[in-house]
Amino acid sequence: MTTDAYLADCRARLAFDLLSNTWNAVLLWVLRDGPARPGELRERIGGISPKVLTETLRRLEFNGLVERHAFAEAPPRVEYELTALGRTLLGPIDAFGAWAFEHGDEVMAAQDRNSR
Amino acid sequence: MTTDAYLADCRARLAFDLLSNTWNAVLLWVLRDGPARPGELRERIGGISPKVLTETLRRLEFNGLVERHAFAEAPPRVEYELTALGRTLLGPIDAFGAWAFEHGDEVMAAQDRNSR
DNA sequence: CAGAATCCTTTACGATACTG
DNA sequence: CAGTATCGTAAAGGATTCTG
Repeated sequence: MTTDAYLADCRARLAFDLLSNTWNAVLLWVLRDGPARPGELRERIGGISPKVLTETLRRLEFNGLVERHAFAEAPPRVEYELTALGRTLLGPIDAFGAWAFEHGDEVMAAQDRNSR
Repeated sequence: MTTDAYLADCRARLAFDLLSNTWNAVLLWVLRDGPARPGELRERIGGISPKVLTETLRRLEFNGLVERHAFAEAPPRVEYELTALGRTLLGPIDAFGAWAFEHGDEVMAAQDRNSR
């Protein structure tokens, strides 16, 4: 597979787009252990506003990676869960996570070196 | 580019940040086959402006993923090359590319379904 | 509690022209 | 050819408030 062919394939562009924002991968990451409520997600992530959280979850839902479950209760309860398709993304995401665990300090060292 | 202690594992967050923009992953990808000149990169990618190309390469260099080699010639010649650290990122990127080939159509199907 | 509605700031990105 | 300088637009993200 040549570089050109890879880039020409719109599925590859699609894949890059899925990671090309701040929160998509993070959300998938924190949903890995099972369904969770928005408040819980906000707690786990920290620093994400309600608006952006909703936007991101809606985007993931639109792409078929996450499912939204609303329960008719009071107070309202909502849960988000990875779809089967979404779970298949955990593998590649783990690859990044493993890389970060192994090489993260090298990146930070480079940033440090280049800041002086 | 916040790598604060928001997430439990901040190195994972660092990895996500490295890919959370349009061109970082693409640039690393097109550099996988060896050193290349900016003009060549622009050709391979298509649709990236000179300004953004430079910005992205500088960012990758700052993070220690890419090295810049300038030759004292006329006309000027410059080559960019993955560092050893940068090459270690090709594995995870490949994992994601493979995922795209396997599941990309499912994502597009979901988008289609949710557009109606 | 979920999340919609506002308002605001930042920045990513693009187009173009210019310099060494 | 590499890279900078400007200008402009669009989108992302954040803070806050309000409502069912």
